[in-house]
Amino acid sequence: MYEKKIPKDFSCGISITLEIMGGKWKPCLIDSINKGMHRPSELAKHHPNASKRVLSLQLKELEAYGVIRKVIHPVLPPKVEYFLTEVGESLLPLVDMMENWGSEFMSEFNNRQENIHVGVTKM
Amino acid sequence: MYEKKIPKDFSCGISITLEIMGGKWKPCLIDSINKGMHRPSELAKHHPNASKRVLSLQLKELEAYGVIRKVIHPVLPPKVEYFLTEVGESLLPLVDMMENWGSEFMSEFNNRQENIHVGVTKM
DNA sequence: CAGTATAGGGACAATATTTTCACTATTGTA
DNA sequence: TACAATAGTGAAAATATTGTCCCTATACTG
Repeated sequence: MYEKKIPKDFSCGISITLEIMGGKWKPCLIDSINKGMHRPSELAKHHPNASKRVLSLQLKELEAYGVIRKVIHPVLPPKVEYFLTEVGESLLPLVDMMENWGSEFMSEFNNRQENIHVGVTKM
Repeated sequence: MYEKKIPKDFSCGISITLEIMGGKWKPCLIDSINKGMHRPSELAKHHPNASKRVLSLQLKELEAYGVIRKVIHPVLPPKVEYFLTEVGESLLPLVDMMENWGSEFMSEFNNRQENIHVGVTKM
Protein backbone atom coordinates (compact mmCIF):
# COMPACT_ATOMS: atom_id res chain seq x y z
CA MET A 1 0.00 0.00 0.00
CA TYR A 2 0.96 3.58 -0.39
CA GLU A 3 2.15 5.22 2.77
CA LYS A 4 1.52 8.88 3.18
CA LYS A 5 4.31 11.05 4.45
CA ILE A 6 2.64 14.36 5.03
CA PRO A 7 0.63 14.07 8.22
CA LYS A 8 -3.07 14.72 7.82
CA ASP A 9 -4.55 17.71 9.52
CA PHE A 10 -7.72 16.80 11.36
CA SER A 11 -7.96 19.92 13.43
CA CYS A 12 -11.22 21.03 11.89
CA GLY A 13 -14.26 19.24 10.59
CA ILE A 14 -13.64 20.54 7.12
CA SER A 15 -10.39 18.62 6.83
CA ILE A 16 -12.14 15.43 7.86
CA THR A 17 -14.89 15.87 5.33
CA LEU A 18 -12.30 16.61 2.69
CA GLU A 19 -10.37 13.51 3.63
CA ILE A 20 -13.42 11.35 3.04
CA MET A 21 -15.04 13.24 0.19
CA GLY A 22 -12.08 14.93 -1.42
CA GLY A 23 -11.23 12.41 -4.08
CA LYS A 24 -11.77 13.38 -7.67
CA TRP A 25 -14.78 11.08 -8.08
CA LYS A 26 -15.97 10.30 -4.60
CA PRO A 27 -18.90 12.67 -4.42
CA CYS A 28 -19.92 11.62 -7.93
CA LEU A 29 -19.78 7.99 -6.89
CA ILE A 30 -21.93 8.61 -3.83
CA ASP A 31 -24.40 10.46 -6.01
CA SER A 32 -24.50 7.74 -8.63
CA ILE A 33 -24.89 4.94 -6.12
CA ASN A 34 -27.71 6.85 -4.53
CA LYS A 35 -29.37 7.19 -7.93
CA GLY A 36 -29.40 3.45 -8.43
CA MET A 37 -26.11 2.60 -10.08
CA HIS A 38 -24.77 -0.13 -7.90
CA ARG A 39 -22.46 -2.20 -10.03
CA PRO A 40 -18.92 -1.12 -10.86
CA SER A 41 -19.50 -1.54 -14.57
CA GLU A 42 -22.51 0.76 -14.43
CA LEU A 43 -20.54 3.34 -12.53
CA ALA A 44 -17.70 3.10 -15.00
CA LYS A 45 -20.02 3.55 -17.97
CA HIS A 46 -21.58 6.55 -16.33
CA HIS A 47 -18.22 8.18 -15.71
CA PRO A 48 -16.33 7.53 -18.92
CA ASN A 49 -13.75 10.17 -18.06
CA ALA A 50 -12.68 8.34 -14.95
CA SER A 51 -10.21 5.56 -15.29
CA LYS A 52 -11.44 2.19 -14.13
CA ARG A 53 -8.55 2.02 -11.74
CA VAL A 54 -9.38 5.20 -9.86
CA LEU A 55 -13.00 4.32 -9.54
CA SER A 56 -11.96 1.05 -8.03
CA LEU A 57 -9.56 2.75 -5.64
CA GLN A 58 -12.02 5.37 -4.55
CA LEU A 59 -14.76 2.82 -4.02
CA LYS A 60 -12.37 0.96 -1.79
CA GLU A 61 -11.63 4.06 0.22
CA LEU A 62 -15.28 4.89 0.58
CA GLU A 63 -15.86 1.38 1.80
CA ALA A 64 -12.97 1.63 4.24
CA TYR A 65 -14.51 4.74 5.78
CA GLY A 66 -17.87 3.06 6.06
CA VAL A 67 -19.56 5.29 3.53
CA ILE A 68 -20.57 2.44 1.27
CA ARG A 69 -21.08 -1.26 1.73
CA LYS A 70 -19.89 -3.85 -0.74
CA VAL A 71 -21.94 -6.90 -1.61
CA ILE A 72 -20.18 -9.66 -3.47
CA HIS A 73 -22.45 -12.11 -5.23
CA PRO A 74 -20.62 -15.41 -5.53
CA VAL A 75 -21.37 -15.95 -9.21
CA LEU A 76 -19.50 -15.99 -12.45
CA PRO A 77 -18.87 -13.73 -14.16
CA PRO A 78 -18.40 -11.76 -10.96
CA LYS A 79 -21.17 -9.52 -9.72
CA VAL A 80 -20.57 -6.84 -7.13
CA GLU A 81 -22.86 -4.18 -5.80
CA TYR A 82 -22.23 -1.11 -3.69
CA PHE A 83 -24.78 0.48 -1.41
CA LEU A 84 -24.75 3.55 0.76
CA THR A 85 -24.54 2.97 4.48
CA GLU A 86 -26.15 5.27 7.01
CA VAL A 87 -22.98 7.30 7.03
CA GLY A 88 -23.13 7.49 3.26
CA GLU A 89 -26.73 8.64 3.35
CA SER A 90 -25.85 11.33 5.84
CA LEU A 91 -23.56 12.72 3.16
CA LEU A 92 -26.30 13.10 0.59
CA PRO A 93 -27.35 16.62 1.58
CA LEU A 94 -23.76 17.69 1.14
CA VAL A 95 -23.46 15.99 -2.23
CA ASP A 96 -26.73 17.53 -3.37
CA MET A 97 -25.58 20.93 -2.30
CA MET A 98 -22.36 20.49 -4.24
CA GLU A 99 -24.27 19.43 -7.31
CA ASN A 100 -26.71 22.33 -7.04
CA TRP A 101 -24.14 24.97 -6.31
CA GLY A 102 -21.95 23.82 -9.17
CA SER A 103 -24.81 23.79 -11.64
CA GLU A 104 -25.89 27.28 -10.68
CA PHE A 105 -22.36 28.58 -10.81
CA MET A 106 -21.90 27.03 -14.23
CA SER A 107 -24.97 28.66 -15.70
CA GLU A 108 -24.05 32.00 -14.15
CA PHE A 109 -20.60 31.63 -15.59
CA ASN A 110 -21.94 30.80 -19.04
CA ASN A 111 -24.25 33.79 -18.91
CA ARG A 112 -21.34 36.04 -18.16
CA GLN A 113 -19.39 34.66 -21.08
CA GLU A 114 -22.36 35.25 -23.40
CA ASN A 115 -22.74 38.80 -22.20
CA ILE A 116 -19.11 39.49 -22.82
CA HIS A 117 -19.41 38.13 -26.34
CA VAL A 118 -22.37 40.38 -27.05
CA GLY A 119 -20.51 43.29 -25.60
CA VAL A 120 -22.75 43.85 -22.62
CA THR A 121 -21.26 44.44 -19.21
CA LYS A 122 -23.31 44.23 -16.06
CA MET A 123 -22.84 46.84 -13.38
CA MET B 1 2.20 29.35 -15.11
CA TYR B 2 1.52 25.72 -14.73
CA GLU B 3 -0.38 24.20 -17.61
CA LYS B 4 -2.65 21.30 -16.85
CA LYS B 5 -2.60 18.35 -19.18
CA ILE B 6 -5.54 16.30 -18.04
CA PRO B 7 -8.69 17.99 -19.29
CA LYS B 8 -11.13 18.94 -16.58
CA ASP B 9 -14.46 17.23 -16.47
CA PHE B 10 -17.25 19.74 -16.06
CA SER B 11 -20.09 17.43 -16.96
CA CYS B 12 -21.72 17.63 -13.57
CA GLY B 13 -22.09 20.32 -10.97
CA ILE B 14 -20.11 18.34 -8.47
CA SER B 15 -16.98 18.54 -10.58
CA ILE B 16 -17.34 22.29 -10.82
CA THR B 17 -17.74 22.70 -7.10
CA LEU B 18 -14.76 20.46 -6.56
CA GLU B 19 -12.73 22.48 -9.00
CA ILE B 20 -13.38 25.64 -7.01
CA MET B 21 -13.49 24.22 -3.50
CA GLY B 22 -11.32 21.14 -3.82
CA GLY B 23 -8.01 22.54 -2.72
CA LYS B 24 -6.57 21.37 0.54
CA TRP B 25 -7.22 24.67 2.30
CA LYS B 26 -9.81 26.47 0.24
CA PRO B 27 -12.87 25.69 2.32
CA CYS B 28 -10.90 26.51 5.46
CA LEU B 29 -9.85 29.81 3.96
CA ILE B 30 -13.40 30.72 3.04
CA ASP B 31 -14.47 29.84 6.55
CA SER B 32 -11.69 31.86 8.15
CA ILE B 33 -12.28 34.89 6.00
CA ASN B 34 -15.93 34.74 6.85
CA LYS B 35 -15.04 34.63 10.53
CA GLY B 36 -13.08 37.83 10.29
CA MET B 37 -9.57 36.88 9.37
CA HIS B 38 -8.84 39.04 6.39
CA ARG B 39 -5.09 39.48 6.25
CA PRO B 40 -2.77 36.83 4.84
CA SER B 41 -0.65 36.88 7.99
CA GLU B 42 -3.70 36.24 10.14
CA LEU B 43 -4.76 33.36 7.93
CA ALA B 44 -1.28 31.89 8.03
CA LYS B 45 -1.15 32.08 11.81
CA HIS B 46 -4.51 30.39 12.04
CA HIS B 47 -3.44 27.55 9.78
CA PRO B 48 0.07 26.73 10.95
CA ASN B 49 0.01 23.39 9.16
CA ALA B 50 -0.41 25.05 5.81
CA SER B 51 2.64 26.36 4.08
CA LYS B 52 2.61 30.05 3.35
CA ARG B 53 3.10 29.24 -0.32
CA VAL B 54 -0.01 27.14 -0.69
CA LEU B 55 -2.18 29.58 1.16
CA SER B 56 -0.99 32.25 -1.21
CA LEU B 57 -1.69 30.08 -4.25
CA GLN B 58 -5.11 29.05 -3.10
CA LEU B 59 -6.08 32.59 -2.25
CA LYS B 60 -5.09 33.54 -5.75
CA GLU B 61 -7.24 30.80 -7.22
CA LEU B 62 -10.20 31.75 -5.09
CA GLU B 63 -9.77 35.29 -6.27
CA ALA B 64 -9.53 34.18 -9.89
CA TYR B 65 -12.87 32.39 -9.58
CA GLY B 66 -14.48 35.41 -8.01
CA VAL B 67 -14.98 33.79 -4.63
CA ILE B 68 -12.96 36.38 -2.77
CA ARG B 69 -11.93 39.94 -3.44
CA LYS B 70 -8.49 41.29 -2.75
CA VAL B 71 -7.94 44.74 -1.35
CA ILE B 72 -4.43 46.09 -1.50
CA HIS B 73 -3.74 48.99 0.83
CA PRO B 74 -0.91 51.05 -0.63
CA VAL B 75 1.10 51.27 2.55
CA LEU B 76 4.37 49.99 3.85
CA PRO B 77 4.85 47.44 5.14
CA PRO B 78 2.28 45.98 2.75
CA LYS B 79 -1.26 45.43 3.92
CA VAL B 80 -3.65 43.21 2.05
CA GLU B 81 -7.14 42.09 2.91
CA TYR B 82 -9.39 39.46 1.42
CA PHE B 83 -13.16 39.55 1.54
CA LEU B 84 -15.86 37.18 0.39
CA THR B 85 -17.76 38.19 -2.69
CA GLU B 86 -21.39 37.30 -3.22
CA VAL B 87 -20.26 34.10 -4.84
CA GLY B 88 -18.10 33.39 -1.84
CA GLU B 89 -20.97 33.98 0.53
CA SER B 90 -23.13 31.63 -1.46
CA LEU B 91 -20.60 28.95 -0.59
CA LEU B 92 -20.95 29.43 3.15
CA PRO B 93 -23.79 26.94 3.64
CA LEU B 94 -21.69 24.34 1.91
CA VAL B 95 -18.65 25.14 4.03
CA ASP B 96 -20.73 25.03 7.19
CA MET B 97 -22.16 21.69 6.21
CA MET B 98 -18.67 20.34 5.62
CA GLU B 99 -17.55 21.61 9.00
CA ASN B 100 -20.57 20.17 10.78
CA TRP B 101 -20.52 16.82 9.07
CA GLY B 102 -16.82 16.39 9.70
CA SER B 103 -17.13 17.29 13.36
CA GLU B 104 -19.96 14.85 13.88
CA PHE B 105 -18.18 12.11 12.02
CA MET B 106 -15.06 12.71 14.09
CA SER B 107 -16.87 12.42 17.42
CA GLU B 108 -18.71 9.30 16.23
CA PHE B 109 -15.40 7.89 15.16
CA ASN B 110 -13.77 8.68 18.49
CA ASN B 111 -16.67 7.11 20.35
CA ARG B 112 -16.23 3.93 18.41
CA GLN B 113 -12.53 3.84 19.20
CA GLU B 114 -13.26 4.33 22.90
CA ASN B 115 -15.82 1.56 22.90
CA ILE B 116 -13.37 -0.76 21.29
CA HIS B 117 -10.74 0.07 23.90
CA VAL B 118 -13.17 -0.66 26.70
CA GLY B 119 -14.17 -3.84 25.02
CA VAL B 120 -17.73 -2.86 24.29
CA THR B 121 -19.19 -3.47 20.89
CA LYS B 122 -22.40 -1.88 19.77
CA MET B 123 -24.94 -3.94 17.93
C1' DC C 1 23.56 48.58 11.58
C1' DA C 2 20.83 44.18 12.34
C1' DG C 3 16.58 42.30 12.85
C1' DT C 4 11.32 42.09 12.28
C1' DA C 5 7.10 42.44 9.91
C1' DT C 6 4.66 42.73 5.71
C1' DA C 7 2.92 40.07 0.97
C1' DG C 8 4.37 37.53 -2.45
C1' DG C 9 7.10 35.06 -6.14
C1' DG C 10 10.77 31.83 -8.38
C1' DA C 11 13.13 27.59 -8.46
C1' DC C 12 13.08 23.29 -7.28
C1' DA C 13 12.23 19.11 -4.38
C1' DA C 14 9.03 16.07 -2.30
C1' DT C 15 4.84 13.91 -2.13
C1' DA C 16 0.17 12.62 -3.81
C1' DT C 17 -2.97 11.37 -7.15
C1' DT C 18 -4.33 9.65 -11.49
C1' DT C 19 -3.54 7.17 -15.88
C1' DT C 20 -2.11 3.45 -18.73
C1' DC C 21 -1.43 -1.14 -19.65
C1' DA C 22 -1.11 -5.74 -18.87
C1' DC C 23 -2.58 -9.36 -16.23
C1' DT C 24 -5.80 -12.87 -13.10
C1' DA C 25 -10.02 -16.11 -13.67
C1' DT C 26 -14.61 -17.94 -15.38
C1' DT C 27 -18.61 -18.30 -18.26
C1' DG C 28 -21.12 -17.61 -22.38
C1' DT C 29 -21.30 -16.56 -27.32
C1' DA C 30 -20.16 -16.30 -32.18
C1' DT D 1 -10.94 -21.32 -30.84
C1' DA D 2 -11.17 -16.42 -30.05
C1' DC D 3 -13.35 -12.87 -27.83
C1' DA D 4 -16.49 -10.15 -24.69
C1' DA D 5 -18.02 -9.25 -20.05
C1' DT D 6 -17.20 -9.33 -15.28
C1' DA D 7 -14.23 -7.12 -10.95
C1' DG D 8 -10.09 -6.19 -9.60
C1' DT D 9 -4.83 -5.62 -8.94
C1' DG D 10 0.33 -4.63 -9.84
C1' DA D 11 3.89 -1.93 -11.86
C1' DA D 12 5.28 1.96 -13.72
C1' DA D 13 4.66 6.38 -15.83
C1' DA D 14 2.46 10.83 -16.08
C1' DT D 15 0.56 14.55 -13.96
C1' DA D 16 -0.88 17.45 -10.02
C1' DT D 17 -0.30 19.36 -5.68
C1' DT D 18 2.21 20.81 -1.85
C1' DG D 19 6.46 21.97 0.71
C1' DT D 20 11.08 24.23 1.36
C1' DC D 21 14.09 27.77 0.79
C1' DC D 22 15.63 32.04 -0.69
C1' DC D 23 14.76 36.35 -2.67
C1' DT D 24 12.32 41.30 -3.51
C1' DA D 25 11.23 45.91 -1.05
C1' DT D 26 10.12 49.30 2.76
C1' DA D 27 9.58 51.11 7.38
C1' DC D 28 10.06 50.62 12.06
C1' DT D 29 12.50 49.12 16.45
C1' DG D 30 16.28 48.28 19.30
